[in-house]
Amino acid sequence: MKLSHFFLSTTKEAPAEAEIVSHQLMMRAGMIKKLGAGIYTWMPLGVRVLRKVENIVREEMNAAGAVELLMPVIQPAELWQESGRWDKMGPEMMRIKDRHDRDFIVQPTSEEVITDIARQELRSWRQLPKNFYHIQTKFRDERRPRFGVMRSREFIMKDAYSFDVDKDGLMKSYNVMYDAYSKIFTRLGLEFRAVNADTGNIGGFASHEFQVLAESGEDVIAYAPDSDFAANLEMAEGVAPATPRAAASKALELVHTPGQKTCEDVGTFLKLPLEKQLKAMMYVSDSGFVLCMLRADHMVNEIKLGKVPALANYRPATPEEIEAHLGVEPGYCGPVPRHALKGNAAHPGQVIVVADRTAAAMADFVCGANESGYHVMGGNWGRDCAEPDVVADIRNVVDGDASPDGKGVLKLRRGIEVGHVFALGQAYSAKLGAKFLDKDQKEQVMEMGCYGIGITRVVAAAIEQNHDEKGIIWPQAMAPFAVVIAALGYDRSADVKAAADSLYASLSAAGVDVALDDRGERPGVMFAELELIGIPHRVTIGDRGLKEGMVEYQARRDTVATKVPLAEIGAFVTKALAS
RNA sequence: CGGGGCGUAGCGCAGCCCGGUAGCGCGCCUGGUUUGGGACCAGGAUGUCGUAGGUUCGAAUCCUAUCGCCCCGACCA
Repeated sequence: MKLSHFFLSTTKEAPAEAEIVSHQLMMRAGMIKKLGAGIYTWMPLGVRVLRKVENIVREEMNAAGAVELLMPVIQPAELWQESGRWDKMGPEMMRIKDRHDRDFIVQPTSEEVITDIARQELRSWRQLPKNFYHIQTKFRDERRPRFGVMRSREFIMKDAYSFDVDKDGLMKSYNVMYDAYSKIFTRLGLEFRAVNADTGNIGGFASHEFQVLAESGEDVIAYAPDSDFAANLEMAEGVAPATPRAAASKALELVHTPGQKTCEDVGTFLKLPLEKQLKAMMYVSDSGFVLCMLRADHMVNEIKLGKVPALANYRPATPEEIEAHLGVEPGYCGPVPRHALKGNAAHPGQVIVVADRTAAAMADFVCGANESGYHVMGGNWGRDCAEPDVVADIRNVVDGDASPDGKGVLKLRRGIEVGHVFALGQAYSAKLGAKFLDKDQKEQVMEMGCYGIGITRVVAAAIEQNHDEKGIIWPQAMAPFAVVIAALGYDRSADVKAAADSLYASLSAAGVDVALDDRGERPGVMFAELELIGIPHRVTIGDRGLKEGMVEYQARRDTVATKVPLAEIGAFVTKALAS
């Protein structure tokens, strides 16, 4: 591609609305243009990157035995009513009407349509397993689109759907997709982790998210550098401390802490670290009033809470409920009953005490005294209050926690979810009646899996992970051009033109994805633009070097250029591309 | 959908408080000089000040409504 025939439009400044670096750089590089909130035009430069990603995804999906088709963006409401999602989906799903006033949706995903195809086309066990996929535009009317194409309303997704005769088959299909995803993100040159994810409310029984590691990511993942353990924050188990609870060594003591309502306040006031304090969280669940105790520096995890039987259908307690059950305002709550201190009555109402594993292993702790303006010091489970009714993992893991697999400690990093594999089971196939006849001529419901990759998001995630102060640094596999020839003075030097044209012709003939910058721009402008748009390999040809028969090669990450004889540059570039 | 903020030239912004002929930088156009790190000189074009009402002799500026966009907030590729 000659850049004089291409279309580049870069800017020095990013629009004020672009918050994160990938959005800023994509706007500055002229890859995308905003048309509305969460709606973007992909400009020529951006489309080249998009196609590179798509092609790699397509190749690996095909290699994994999936079959490509293309389902419509606009889908009739009936199918979605049949699956129940017409009512379930809420305003995130875009609904439209045609001229006959019939209801349609703009697809946010395609389980319904593919299951409809499966129930019509797949009638026999002999046709299974099957995996269909497409790469298609999606629309999700996000509550808050942001970060450019990272979280846009319209986006491009590769979604695949597998159909199997039984759960064993499904897990085989699932693992094939898991492996294919690993290959895809490896080929794309991204640093990523496959993390165990919550299967949530859809039902399913296995789920992994593929997270590109980047500081700006919206997800937090926990992983063990010493093993292959990696999980979403809500799935990473907070294991019990390795050492058992220490014996009580201090007497229970009531301390006056007027106005010290937060753990931070109390810690400062008593000159004690947060690790010595218990904090209380009050909830009301189907079981009644629940007092949850955590070490003060830990954060409660709401998804884990919901999995504790005593907290079924929980909600935060109101100040009135707290007063009624503990006889004290929030800020001074704890598990130690008042009678242990002052001979008062025990908790007036039934209270279930749920302690986090770490909290349950603490001794000589500080906590609220259930008396306004007072805390206790030297509190001990079993001695000053009952042992917790329930000990459970209810907190977010933190950096340095022991890994649940027993191998080393956890580290936390932020990630961008670019892919998700999900063993669905029969959730859709049962509802829509996707059945087949098995070997014994019995009708069976198919086992489904679904597998998504956010193609447009991958592009943004790659930039988040690969950039510097000058601009984007594309992994070679997804660069808009693999190599660019920067011809200095192409418009006025016959020597430069001849050398550049010749190299361009030979690289093109060799199948290299090469761009020739023949625009005759001033060198400063040219270099700045080529670095901004992130071409990974650059050959600079100028009169100065040609006099000595030399040109220069510089990889995007190199700090200095390498002089290469003109006669050898073709081979040099080919070698650089291969390494 | 709650809370906060912003709409002025293609982009980044000033002007608004205190009504009185709409400005700056980048970009764009013309000519010239330049040409290995976003050039310089000279000249030039570009706005119904988001939209609709209202107040006023007069509104970018004050008032009302409305639309759009951005940021913070309970899991989405």
